[in-house]
Amino acid sequence: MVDDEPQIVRTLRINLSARGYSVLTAHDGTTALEVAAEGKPDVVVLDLGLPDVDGTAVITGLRGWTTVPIIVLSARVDSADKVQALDAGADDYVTKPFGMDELLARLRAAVRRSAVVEGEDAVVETASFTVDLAAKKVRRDGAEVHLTPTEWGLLEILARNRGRLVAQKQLLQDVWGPAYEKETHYLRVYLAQLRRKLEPEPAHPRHLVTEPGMGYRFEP
Amino acid sequence: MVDDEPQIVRTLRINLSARGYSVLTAHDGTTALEVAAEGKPDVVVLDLGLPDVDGTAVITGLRGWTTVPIIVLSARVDSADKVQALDAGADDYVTKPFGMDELLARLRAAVRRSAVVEGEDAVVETASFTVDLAAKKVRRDGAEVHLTPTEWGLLEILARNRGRLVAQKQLLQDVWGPAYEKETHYLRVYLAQLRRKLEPEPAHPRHLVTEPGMGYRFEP
DNA sequence: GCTGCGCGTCAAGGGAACGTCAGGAAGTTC
DNA sequence: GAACTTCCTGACGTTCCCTTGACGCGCAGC
Repeated sequence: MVDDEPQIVRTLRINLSARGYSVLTAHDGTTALEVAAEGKPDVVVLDLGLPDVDGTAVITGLRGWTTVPIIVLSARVDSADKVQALDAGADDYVTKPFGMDELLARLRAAVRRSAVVEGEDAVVETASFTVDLAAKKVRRDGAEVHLTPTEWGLLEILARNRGRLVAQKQLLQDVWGPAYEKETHYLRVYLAQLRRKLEPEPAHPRHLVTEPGMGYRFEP
Repeated sequence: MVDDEPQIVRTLRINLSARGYSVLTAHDGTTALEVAAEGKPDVVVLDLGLPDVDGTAVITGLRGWTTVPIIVLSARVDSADKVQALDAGADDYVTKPFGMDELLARLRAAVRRSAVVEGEDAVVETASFTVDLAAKKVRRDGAEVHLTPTEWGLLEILARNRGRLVAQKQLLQDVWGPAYEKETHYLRVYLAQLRRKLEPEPAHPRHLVTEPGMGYRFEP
């Protein structure tokens, strides 16, 4: 929730919290980008009139690394503003003043849409183990396998991109953060641990495959 | 495009056609569902005020079998209508009268969103092998072919420019870097390797074609 | 015919990337 | 504060890939 007017932030926070959303707030564009990168929100509500940077710049900044739904709030009724924001990558545009129930409906629509994308096959199965993305659990031969947070983070990204090659850089950025994109040694250590826990023959991995020089691939 | 007012349908048809969209129209809810089932549109623009059935019923009917983006048009400004339509499964709600450029921007936003979901099968096929650009995978006779990073880099550029001639200089710059634009020997070595892995008769390439003195061409 | 040029093919060496093991630091739990 | 977990780091052996050179072929120009 990004807005520079405290009372709007407050009203929205109350309404959204009451409905079970957990809300992160920012009052300008710079902190908005930081908070978003930190908190990985499921949906962004963004006021265009921010004190520091232009609202569309925030949209562009977000779109650089995420496809999270962005709902723009704005007092400007000029359609050129709408076009600009939508083409920058916003998903929806609501003009102030707005009804709370309308905003909530648009929020539900935005979340529902992205849930379709993510919610496909929350359970990934292989010949020797299963990964339950929603429950964050891994089973092998019926028994549950315990993974550390880092191990799970790695496995989750690979499982969500099953079949596709995931670049080392992306794995490092998503699990450890942007500053660690060169620490490929971490990947080797943790991939070895995952293989030891999950693969029938850790020395000859069938599901957690290395593509030398490029990255790793999860083969179901 | 579903609307019972002929002039709106006409205006939209002209505007959309001029921008390269192909437009299917219906003037009531029943035919709308038929036309949609028949024509499998990429996005639906739906007026709520239809002569036969309620607009939300059309949304529900569509949502039974498709996740196609639905943009609702309506003269009703009452926010209860918006909430109802959005919760029924609509993706966006535009109030009449609306600016054409705004609607077009919302259309682009809707199409862009769904393109992200579908766009995961960027696959280039030839008679003897297939290249999956997104997964970075190459298959030949059903079996997966392993490529090294350099081989893949080369093939990717050629596949993305399939049918077009790609200059040696461009290949060398894109794969090896600007300093290597004279190392044409690299190209010969790696093209030979790709042909050996992918072509039925490596000595007589059909898909990875040399244009002597100029460059190479990927022929699907 | 001979020579130079561009292209294709093959193989080998060196270096980069990878897998593995183990130990220590930091934080958690009881 | 002891036991435990988790993460990071270093060392070493192995695997894989890029580069490079040598050679053959076809073609055009001298």
